Amino acid sequence: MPELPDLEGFRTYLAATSLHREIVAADVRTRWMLEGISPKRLQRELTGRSFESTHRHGKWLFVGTRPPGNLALHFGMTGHLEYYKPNGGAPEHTRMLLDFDNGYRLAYVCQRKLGHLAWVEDVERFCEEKNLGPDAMRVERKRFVEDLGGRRGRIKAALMGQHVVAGLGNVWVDEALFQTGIHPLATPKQLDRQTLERLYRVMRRVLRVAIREAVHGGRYPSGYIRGRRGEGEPCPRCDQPLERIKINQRSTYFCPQCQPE
DNA sequence: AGTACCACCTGACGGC
DNA sequence: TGCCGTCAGGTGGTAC
Repeated sequence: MPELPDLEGFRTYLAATSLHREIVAADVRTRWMLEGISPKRLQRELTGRSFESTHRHGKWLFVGTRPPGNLALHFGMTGHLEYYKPNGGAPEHTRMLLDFDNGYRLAYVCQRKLGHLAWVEDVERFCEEKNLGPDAMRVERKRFVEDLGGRRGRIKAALMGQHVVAGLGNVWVDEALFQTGIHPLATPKQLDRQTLERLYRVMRRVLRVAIREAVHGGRYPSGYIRGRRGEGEPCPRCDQPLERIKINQRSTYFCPQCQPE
């Protein structure tokens, strides 16, 4: 379930493996995961170029090229990258395959075709058109508190949408709310400024921890509910059974004791 | 400006 | 064995 931390993992992975090498062949094997470009044209754009830089905004990864351009990758729910020395076929569910001039390959794998690929000239404009808010790790506290405070719906729905901040998904919204002690059905209006500021700090701390895990491997702190997504699992803080409800059709786990309404 | 519901897609799992 | 419903969950469209 790629959310912001996983994307940060993909970004560093690509940066560590695939920069400054000419792309000698591009094989785009899907048509309708592409946004505004045909497979043929994307292949033509990529072939002969090299990746030079990486940038992440929310759950989008942008790879800057020479000559200038950007490959934009979204990973849906099941996407990832695989860099490898070919000795036969490509990984199962490979949707795009790039051959570099050193004999290595980069595969964009996406089992459920919920990801997207695009060719982007202007990254900032692309994010604006998608209505993406500031990245959750770069948003300023003031803006976060004000934008979130102005929402009328449930706080979980507001954080799940990518408009207030971009990058949070189902799992890390639940974690941030749990660690802050906020009930997922609460409305931002019910929360005072201090609580929203606390949520801001906790969200960033949680994401930092998750990024460390996604990039370097490691474990989540034992106090996290991340690994306990199951109804009735004990709360890591108070041992009460966790509850599951649906918010915007999404399974939401929380502790009724630690996150009172 | 919200929410509900549906769709995209694939695979795992439980019930019968 | 196999058929069926449900779930996983990011995103976008439509109807209310």
